[in-house]
Amino acid sequence: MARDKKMVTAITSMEEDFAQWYTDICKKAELVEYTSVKGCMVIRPYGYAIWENIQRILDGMFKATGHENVCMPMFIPESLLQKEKDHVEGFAPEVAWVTHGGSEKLEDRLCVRPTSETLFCEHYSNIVHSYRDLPKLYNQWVSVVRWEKTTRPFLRSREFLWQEGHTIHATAEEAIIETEKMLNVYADFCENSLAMPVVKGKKTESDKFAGAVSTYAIEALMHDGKALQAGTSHYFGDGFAKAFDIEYTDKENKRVYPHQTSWGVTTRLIGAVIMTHGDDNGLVLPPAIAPVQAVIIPIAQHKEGVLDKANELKDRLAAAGVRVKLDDSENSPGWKFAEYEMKGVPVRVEIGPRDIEEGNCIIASRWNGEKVTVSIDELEAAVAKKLDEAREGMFNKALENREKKTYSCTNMDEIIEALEKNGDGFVKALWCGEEACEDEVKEKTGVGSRCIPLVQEKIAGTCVCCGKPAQHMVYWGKAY
RNA sequence: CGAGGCGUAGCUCAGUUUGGUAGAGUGCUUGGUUUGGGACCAAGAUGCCGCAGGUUCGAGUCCUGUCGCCUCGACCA
Repeated sequence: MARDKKMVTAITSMEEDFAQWYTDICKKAELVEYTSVKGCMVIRPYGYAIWENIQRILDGMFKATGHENVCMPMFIPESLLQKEKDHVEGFAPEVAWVTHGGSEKLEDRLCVRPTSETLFCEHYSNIVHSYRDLPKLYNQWVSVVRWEKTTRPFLRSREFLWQEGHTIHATAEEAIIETEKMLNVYADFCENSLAMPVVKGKKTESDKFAGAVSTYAIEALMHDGKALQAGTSHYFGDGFAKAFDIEYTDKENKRVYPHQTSWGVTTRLIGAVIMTHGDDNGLVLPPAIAPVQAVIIPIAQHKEGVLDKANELKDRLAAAGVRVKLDDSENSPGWKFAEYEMKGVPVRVEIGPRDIEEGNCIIASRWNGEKVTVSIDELEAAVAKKLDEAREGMFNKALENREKKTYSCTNMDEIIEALEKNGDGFVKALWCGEEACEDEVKEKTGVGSRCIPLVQEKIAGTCVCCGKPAQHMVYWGKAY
């Protein structure tokens, strides 16, 4: 039975103010707390548990594709950062510097890593000598610092947690395969574990990572119609190798440059989950990353046998591999319902005297609000079924929202009209490949190029802006 | 970094116009009654009024500066 009444007044509604709604969820679901340093937030236990689940699943996927974890230092000497021209130009505006060690001024000041390409390159130049040393498939889970001007929890903070994969290969072909493989790993993770549909694509020249030959990204559409880059994978060619003097001897005894990649996802994924699945009652978590997958709420818990039965249900679900919590606090059942809805717990199990007498319990699903009565005997199977349904239902709901907000357009007026009429969303339109047109589209319609999707569609034959023959179909949108 | 808004109890906010004993709701603590959608009664604790200067007999209130947060732009994972 779907609820038609809004039970929680504690957060701002999505329609009223989406940005405020987002901030409210971050605070009220106890994901983050602000600190005295702008853009640096405390990720609280509940928020961090989500990140740990993301980490665990992704790390397994990285290991399964042959990667090893390493850990680089957090400081980069300025002289090292300077070695690759595009790279330093891209990141210089947003790096934080360490200028003093104790009371002494540093000769070569140290940048707090905004990303670690340069450190990996320096390291590779020391350990890669022969084709037998290749490939190196490395990853690290660390935090990085980028001195952003505008900050928001998870979406853009000055320090954020991420993983950065850095690989080095004998050939360009091998590196390109790696770049695409990791993009697919990210897309699979988002769709299967986060229940979040993504568009896989390539960034335009102007939108590439600083120093990359090509940048791939997965783009997701949030509930308010704005696009969010959820992950990136870069192919570097041999540019970094040349800048950092990484050479190896190949089978023909020739000195050649290896080819590199890097790829990353961040705690921004948590922001993506909030804005993809959340509703006016709070967070809605996909079961795979939910710290608590099922919460048991005893009703009239002071009555004989209720808590014993609730504990029994908890033990059975835990034994079945469900992350389960029993809330036997003194709060009223209604308070608990609202609390765990705010926190996005996928499944709620209600157990009270009436149920015990009948041999039943009630299972409520967070994502669609449905309540069903099931026999206690079938508890494990019923909960497992509801968790499966949640992933699938959430994915389909998000996909439906994205399709509803995706507009195919053949000229500028159509773009403006579609956005005005239907609100923000993805615009699919053809592009000639000229940066001038890319800029003009953004200036005139407000949407920038998000990516050139790997799966191309024939919409028209000419550029949406200049009318010349088109090269690519592009997804455009307003970005977070 | 530009434009606007806001900083007072854990939270949401009133009080600032016109300077004169620091307020409400909610939450918290204790006791009791309740318990199938944010329960009720009673008693209690809680404040460098963002920070630093200044004006004044006296500043939450006026002046200057500064820091932070939110919104909208530009830049970005």
